[in-house]
Amino acid sequence: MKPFQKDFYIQEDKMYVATDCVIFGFDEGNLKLLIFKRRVKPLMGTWSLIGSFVKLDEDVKEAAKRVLKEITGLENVFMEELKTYGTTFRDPGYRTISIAQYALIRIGEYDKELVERHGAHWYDIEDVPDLVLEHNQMVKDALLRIRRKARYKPIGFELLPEKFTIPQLQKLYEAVYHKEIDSRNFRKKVLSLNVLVKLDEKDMSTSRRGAFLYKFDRKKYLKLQESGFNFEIA
Amino acid sequence: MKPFQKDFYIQEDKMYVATDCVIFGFDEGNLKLLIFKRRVKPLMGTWSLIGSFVKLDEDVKEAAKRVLKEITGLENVFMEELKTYGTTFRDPGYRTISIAQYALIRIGEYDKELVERHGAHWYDIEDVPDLVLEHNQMVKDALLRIRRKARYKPIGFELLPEKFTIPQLQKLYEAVYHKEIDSRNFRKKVLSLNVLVKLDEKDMSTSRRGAFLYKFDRKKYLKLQESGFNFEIA
DNA sequence: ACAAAAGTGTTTCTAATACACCCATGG
DNA sequence: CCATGGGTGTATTAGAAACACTTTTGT
Repeated sequence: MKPFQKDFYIQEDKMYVATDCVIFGFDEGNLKLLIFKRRVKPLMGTWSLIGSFVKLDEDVKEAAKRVLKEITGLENVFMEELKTYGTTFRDPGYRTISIAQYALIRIGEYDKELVERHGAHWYDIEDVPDLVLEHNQMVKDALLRIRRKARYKPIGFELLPEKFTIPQLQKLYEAVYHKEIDSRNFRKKVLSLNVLVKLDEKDMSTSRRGAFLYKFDRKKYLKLQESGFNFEIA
Repeated sequence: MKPFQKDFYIQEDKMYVATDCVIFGFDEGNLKLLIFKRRVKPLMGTWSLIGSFVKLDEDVKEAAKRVLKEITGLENVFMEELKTYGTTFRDPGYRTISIAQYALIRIGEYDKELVERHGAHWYDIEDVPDLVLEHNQMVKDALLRIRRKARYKPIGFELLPEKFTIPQLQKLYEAVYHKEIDSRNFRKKVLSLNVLVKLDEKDMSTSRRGAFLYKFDRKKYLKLQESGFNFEIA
């Protein structure tokens, strides 16, 4: 394949561009990270984020989504660029610039069989082992990013199932910010934003009484944004 | 030069990595952008951000600082990665991923002669012409970024001279957020943060009475950060 | 003496925080 | 009937926003 007729920049240096993905999940009150064993030389076999080289005729995000689907079976996942990591000799294999992404997935929905087959594992975020290159830094940076971002964008909902309870949502925020939140104030604030729809169903799995399920209403949220209102939780 | 002994990834695709810099300045109450005429084919001669290809043995930020110095004479400038722009066929010259940066410079300090010699110009931010590739998008994104960032980091001071007055600072925030701010509330808030040092000097250039000059105290700011306090202006 | 920008205080209102009890249910 | 997590209301406090006049000084 020859996507470009002519190379206008032939006197400049070419290098590899890769993308690595910090994949977050949320389960049983804990933030989790999906990592796997590196499949290419050098450093083959060490723990690593999921990543890939970017092909000449492929967008960076496309590449990231490709590997994410390959390993989890998931498509249409929330994913956003974090930043690039590409100091000169970071990668002993050759000059490679990695564009890190972070993704938020609903941990109940991924393809377990696929994940296992690729040697991938979910790790508690507090508990991540040493990763290849500066992937630990990427994780750290990604966590800071979602902490900041979750204050003004409703990204938390990307980690929960479609239907969730208020206590679940609270546990998520508690895990992200690593601190306890007063449940009365939390509920008050979340509901006052008016972006949740209460359903007639209850989740009976965590208490005898059951907790009402809610859905995030994207349309209401967009209206809220338009009106200049400031979305802010926790 | 041959910075790498061996290329482990030879079966993958190599491409160009560039960096473009959204350079902001602040003058006479207006946010300004430094742009210049593109010096390489294709699209030579069209308005463009200042940028460069990244060399094999050069960090991305290094490359950005190199061109910034080349054109403005400035070093030690505030610069931060914005995000990457690298869709497949965005650059007709060849597949190129650009890592956009934004820089904040003190507009009084750059080397005017150098800037002119490179055909660079300061444009009012409201008034930027059509730029090459998706550089207009980069400018837009950078502006959004500094708007968000200025709420919790003291980046505004990077755009002002070492010594500045409160009214000047206010005008800067007014330009960034494009709205008027009540001067009493602004002054109260800024001073309550306790990161400014009042000097014994006055700036007499804008009024008969003169306005006291202040300096931003980075040490006080760091202490503020440590104490978990939330820096927030405007 | 006046024009023009710098500087100063108080009141009002809104939103964050702190805090304790009742509810519903399955076992 | 009781243990467990779900759900509700109020008082206090802190900070944001609104608002108008006095000061200084070169001309």
